[in-house]
Amino acid sequence: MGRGKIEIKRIENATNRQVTFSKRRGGLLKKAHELAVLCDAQLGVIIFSSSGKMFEYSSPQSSMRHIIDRYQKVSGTHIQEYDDQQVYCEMTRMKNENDKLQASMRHLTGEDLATLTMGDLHQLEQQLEMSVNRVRSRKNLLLQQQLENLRRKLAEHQAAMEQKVVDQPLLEHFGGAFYQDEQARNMLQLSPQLHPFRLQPTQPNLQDASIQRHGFQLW
Amino acid sequence: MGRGKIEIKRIENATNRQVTFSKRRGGLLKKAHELAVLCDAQLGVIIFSSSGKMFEYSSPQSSMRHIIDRYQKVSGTHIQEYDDQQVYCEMTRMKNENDKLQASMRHLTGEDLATLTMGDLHQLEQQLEMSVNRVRSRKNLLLQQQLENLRRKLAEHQAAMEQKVVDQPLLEHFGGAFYQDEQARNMLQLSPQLHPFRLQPTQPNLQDASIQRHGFQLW
DNA sequence: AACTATTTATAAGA
DNA sequence: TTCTTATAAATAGTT
Repeated sequence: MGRGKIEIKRIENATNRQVTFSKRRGGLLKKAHELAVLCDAQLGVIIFSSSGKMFEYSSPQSSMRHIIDRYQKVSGTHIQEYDDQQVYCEMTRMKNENDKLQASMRHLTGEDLATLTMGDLHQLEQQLEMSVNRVRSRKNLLLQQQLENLRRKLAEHQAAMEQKVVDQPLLEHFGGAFYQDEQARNMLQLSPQLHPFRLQPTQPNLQDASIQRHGFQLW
Repeated sequence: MGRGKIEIKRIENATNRQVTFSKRRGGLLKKAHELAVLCDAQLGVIIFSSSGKMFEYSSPQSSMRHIIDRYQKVSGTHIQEYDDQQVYCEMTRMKNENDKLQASMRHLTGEDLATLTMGDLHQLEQQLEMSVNRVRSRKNLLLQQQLENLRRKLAEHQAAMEQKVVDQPLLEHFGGAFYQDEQARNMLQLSPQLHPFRLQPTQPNLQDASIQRHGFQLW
């Protein structure tokens, strides 16, 4: 129910996921309330976001504790300590996965090559060459798009000049779009870009404390 | 959302109330599931109809017991809750870090460039070029070392031949070391290496289930 | 249970 | 984050 249909699977983009969580959490709690009131039902909803924040709803005239107690009576489950063993397993697994990712990353950044064999190095070189090629292709695509943009604007401008032979300043006609095309021109000359590069511009917390604590740094 | 708008208050007609309960219950549980999946949240829903029937939902990978238990720890009905909260925090932090690493990795392998700006691409290209250069340097170093090894062995051999003019088989004198130097010769001719490359030869389970589950794959 | 006219939720974009 | 808006989804009343 939005501008497009979405598949029900984990949203990979973290920002997007957070926004959707916020919206849908509100929707869910509202509907829970409506159900409770309209149908005189007793209900409780507990939500933990992936970042660990908790949200809850419990129907009027009943506390969450009430609902949980009733649940346990009906289902026969009694609260025990949740399985510490399981949690530690999961922790260990994640830590492991993390270590591996970081090691792979160091290889891709050429930081930790001492443990690799000649064969490993050979394949790594090929992978990196492929990556560079992909990046260059993407850059070219962007440049072409920006060029095309420029051409279209120029054509429009010329058409405008022919139609109304009016004394109108160029920049005013082009509006704000001109600046972007200036950028495109500069790109063509391969002037060194000074934008600070972040691997994930949409997730500005890449270099937060937790990562630095693990000694990981890309640049 | 229907033929007419309704006020959110108890539906007096019992039949009507039951029908609406049934419809909206389904809707609520569906939305609960979507929220859990889309946003990677942990959540539980408990519903008692006015006639006393119970319905429940709990997000994948977590039982209602876990959720209730966690709820009680957060809401402060337990004593040893503090440690467990910390554990959850740590888990969440790691999950996050993992997501970021995987995204960075996809950039370094050139798989997910659509979100990057021209400036990002430029810096990424430079990083990759630096990586390739490092890998090549390392390869060269290894080759030189192996060559040096070869030279030294040959010199030793000649010295041995001059000292004891004995009829001793060549291979026996060199022992197992010879095979290694054969490899070095092949390297010099840049024959294609067919060793299956692993980013972490010391941790052969790089591509284990836990990583594949996250949809991550390097090659 | 089905069917729809409407209302509501929300995805994407600003 | 908050607002807007086009669309998808839910559902109230009906058959």
